[in-house]
Amino acid sequence: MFKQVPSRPGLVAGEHEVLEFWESSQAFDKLRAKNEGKPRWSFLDGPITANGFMGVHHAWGRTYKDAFQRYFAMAGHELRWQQGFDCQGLWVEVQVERDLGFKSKRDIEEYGIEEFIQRCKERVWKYSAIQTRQSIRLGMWSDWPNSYFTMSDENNYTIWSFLKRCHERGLIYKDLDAMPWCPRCGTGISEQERKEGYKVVTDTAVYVKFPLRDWPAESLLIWTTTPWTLPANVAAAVNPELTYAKVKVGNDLVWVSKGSVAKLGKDAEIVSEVPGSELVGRQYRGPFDEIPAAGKAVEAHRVIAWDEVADTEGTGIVHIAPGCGKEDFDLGKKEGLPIVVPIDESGIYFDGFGPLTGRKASDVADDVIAGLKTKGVLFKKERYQHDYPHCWRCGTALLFRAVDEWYINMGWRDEIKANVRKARWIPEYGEDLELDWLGNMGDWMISKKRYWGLALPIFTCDDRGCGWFDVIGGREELRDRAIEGWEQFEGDPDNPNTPHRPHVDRVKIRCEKCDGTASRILDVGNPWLDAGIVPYSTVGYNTDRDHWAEWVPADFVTESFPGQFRNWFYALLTMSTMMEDIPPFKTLLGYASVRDEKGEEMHYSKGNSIEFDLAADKMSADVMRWIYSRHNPTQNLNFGFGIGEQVERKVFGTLWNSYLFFVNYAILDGFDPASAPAVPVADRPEIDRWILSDLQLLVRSANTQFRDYLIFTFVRKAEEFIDQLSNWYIRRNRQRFWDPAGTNPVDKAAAYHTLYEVLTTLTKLLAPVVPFVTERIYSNLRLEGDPQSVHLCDYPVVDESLIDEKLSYQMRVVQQVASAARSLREQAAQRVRQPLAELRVGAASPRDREALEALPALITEELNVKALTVLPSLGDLTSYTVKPNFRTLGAKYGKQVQAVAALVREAPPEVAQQLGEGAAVKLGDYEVTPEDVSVHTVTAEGWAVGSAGGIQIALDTRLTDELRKEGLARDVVRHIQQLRKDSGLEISDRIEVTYGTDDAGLQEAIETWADFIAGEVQAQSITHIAGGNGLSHQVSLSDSILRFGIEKTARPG
RNA sequence: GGGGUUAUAGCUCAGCUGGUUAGAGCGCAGCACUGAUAAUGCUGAGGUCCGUGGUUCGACUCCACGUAACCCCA
Repeated sequence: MFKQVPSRPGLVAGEHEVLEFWESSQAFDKLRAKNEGKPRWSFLDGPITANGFMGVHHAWGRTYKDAFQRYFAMAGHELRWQQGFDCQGLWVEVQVERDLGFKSKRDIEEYGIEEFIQRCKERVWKYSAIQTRQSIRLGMWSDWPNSYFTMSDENNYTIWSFLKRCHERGLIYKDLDAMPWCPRCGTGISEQERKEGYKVVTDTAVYVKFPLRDWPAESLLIWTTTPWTLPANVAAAVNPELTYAKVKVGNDLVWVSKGSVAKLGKDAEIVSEVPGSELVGRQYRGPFDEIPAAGKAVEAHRVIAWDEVADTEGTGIVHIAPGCGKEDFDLGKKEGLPIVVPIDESGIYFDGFGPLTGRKASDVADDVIAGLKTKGVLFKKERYQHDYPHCWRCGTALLFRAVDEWYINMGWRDEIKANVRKARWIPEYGEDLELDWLGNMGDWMISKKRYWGLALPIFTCDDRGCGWFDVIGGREELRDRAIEGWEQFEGDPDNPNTPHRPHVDRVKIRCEKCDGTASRILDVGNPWLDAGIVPYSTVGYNTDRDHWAEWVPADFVTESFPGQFRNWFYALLTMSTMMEDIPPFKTLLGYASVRDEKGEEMHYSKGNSIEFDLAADKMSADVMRWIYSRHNPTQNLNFGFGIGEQVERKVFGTLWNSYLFFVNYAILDGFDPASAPAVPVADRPEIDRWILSDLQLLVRSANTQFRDYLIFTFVRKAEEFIDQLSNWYIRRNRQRFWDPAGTNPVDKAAAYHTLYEVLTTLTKLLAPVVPFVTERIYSNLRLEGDPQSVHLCDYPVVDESLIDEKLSYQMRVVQQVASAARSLREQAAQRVRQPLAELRVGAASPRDREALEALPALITEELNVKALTVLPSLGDLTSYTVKPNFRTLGAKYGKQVQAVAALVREAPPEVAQQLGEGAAVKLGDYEVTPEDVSVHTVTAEGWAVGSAGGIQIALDTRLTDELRKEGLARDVVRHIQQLRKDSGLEISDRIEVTYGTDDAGLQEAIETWADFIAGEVQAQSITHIAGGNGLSHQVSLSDSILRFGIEKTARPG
């Protein structure tokens, strides 16, 4: 019938077996076939960046993705089962450059863009394959051969159509942007990269005079550490809140902030003071106004207000060159200043910069300073040490440059916001975060001067003066409008080139303004465009609109919160709003970050990150999945092997042992669920109906929470259930399964059926969360005719008729009393093996009395007491004090509750006695029932007295001779059992026992209880040998010594 | 400066729609139970539930203000 089960779960090895089983049985394909044509449930996968191995943080989201997909599949839905890979972008380029040992864009150009793109594609293929293998290892089911790649033609062309729609609404434009720039690599540096490359360096800082136009004797004094930017100066900024001083130093009259005066030397003398706001608007002459490139800047030179200007560094007057700094650029934009861009990609001055033209910006500092001196505007110079950003790759000092970039005007953000509000965000504050981002963000910069990415379909007239540009919406349009280069782009028509650089760059179209030739801008696209289009590109928007409409908006997406509000979520919402003005998803579940076990961020450099493969091989995928699933997604998750061991022990060990117990005894007993006599649930004992009722509550919770997309409460309830199953249901029912004499076959069948039902249902309930271990348990428990895999079963649906809230309540009461009584034993120093005469319970509430009377055996057996007496009160054993129960009183009396409560507290002893014994009383004008109070007790002689949840319990601690003997007999049993176990005997082995002792009392106890002992330890004989010399084992029992030994006998025929 | 999240035991976290006696796990100390269990149970120590005010008969829970930490934007 059932196969023998190893005593330890061996999770990792078991998972590999299950993977082979899924493969060989084609279980996934069968699941798809089973659900074809059923109601659709649409999941949209956020693409994983195919640029490395998976980390354990990826496994969190992928656990959710898989668990929800599996749930909805088991619950009878058709799914798309498609996962995706994010392929294009600088992150891939950087790795490929590293592999090839490249240091700059020039290295790439020399290597050849076509080859370089090919290397990027190969890297994506390599890592998407690795990530697929790793995802399968995690237990993910998906249509892997049909995974989507954002570098696909379809994806890229669908983005083109999005961009064209933007352009048709006039939203695409070009503008300058200032960014940190590495002149050696010839590339812009992102903010993130910039943070990595700071170095302390010493530069020459200069104080430069900017003579005021209307007061030529006076100058603004500015200070800068980058003299090379002075030829690009446009304005000077002061803080309108600060006080500025006109200072006489030698022959000079200069303006500085009051806090800077000390820097000008000892003979500096303040002539007058004005607030910074009064300087705003004054015009000045710049130090390089004579060069042609200064152009419009000359007329624009004036003082502007900027509240970021500080008194502590420099002179409190800041030289502003919008072409050479990020802040300067933004400020210039705000003030409408002209922009002077002095240097090219390699940091070399453009034409129009006089003697500087053609020279490297990094080399000219001394010459610029010399020039200033000649012109008489150099006030002083000094060496200055500061933290300055350098290229993180090659270490070159960064410059700032204004470059042409392409943007989408986001003035239509309110349309996107409306779609944000149509979706459900979990947690709810996600909606506010997204709306906040949409409200604050600037226009979307979509261009990047790189190679591996979306070829932006923007074509500009080759005649720079013309200014015409257009956006191409797809491959066909490009073919139709191409005037040259189409053939080179297409390449082999049977195996055409992908729309990437460099091939696509060869296509030219006609300028519709000047009839000239227009070329594609060489920029590639922002990678979030790639990921944002997937609800359109992967679901056949361009090829089968009806199919698309069946799957979009997706029912569900889930990704990590940090960052995605301005990345994937933003791109999805923006693009979907532009395409069809719909939200791309109905529900979004966001989750926080994975931390290490101590709560610190994981970093490779810190050595505390954990690779996915290692975690899977060490703690098993199921344990990982459980850790993720039981966690509140809004909280950061502390992940590590210690937590894994805990979960493995507590959850998987306990579940496995329950399963092991069932199988062991079912094999021993020959129990077959299919042929064993059926026992209607109504005819089964309370404890069976209780566990079945709790099981149904768990079924209800599972379905509710999976459909609500928040499963951690369900998973925690499952933990609780597993604990109750093992440590209460099975523990309290062991003897029902072990009944070799066959005294009560119906009761035994009821127990087996119940445990079987619980295990099979629980297995299905947990299958979406932990697909491996459930598959193993199921495969052994399944019957002829059951589906081959647990994942092909229907998800359990709650059977409300089996839910018995009253029974649940009763069991809670029993467990509470049992727990409190164990505590009394502890206080009375009476170990459980020692039987006691009586447990007396005083429960004022009829409900509680009923509970205890319904389930007395659970208490007497669990606590090893001969009798349980249930009374309304403990009578003489106790005196009462009563306390108000606000929950019931508050409901009954509302505002008067405090008055009633006071009366309860002050109730005289006889009234407390009445309440304690279960009678309702009248206090003042108020009726008070026993339910309205909690009763507390005081102890009595010979009894240990305590309480649990308003129930009084008293344990008779007086030992009689009989009880002592029985206790000793139990001790003997325990020791023999331990020896059996240590000797490696099977449960069913028979033994012969010999013993000896000098203690007449002990011998008498053993003789009195010989039958009992023999039955418990499977002994065929118990023989006394006087003194017991020569017996192998010796233990001390109470005050005497017991020697004993056992011998295995031949198995009975 | 704007927005968001969090604040509960030594650590990590639960705590549903308000009920006066706030829980779990880990860790520490002691004890018990065990022929499914490398499991488990009991006991002990450990809390002004961040602060202040308000609503309420009653606030860890709801509201307002504040403090601190983290995140996003500027």
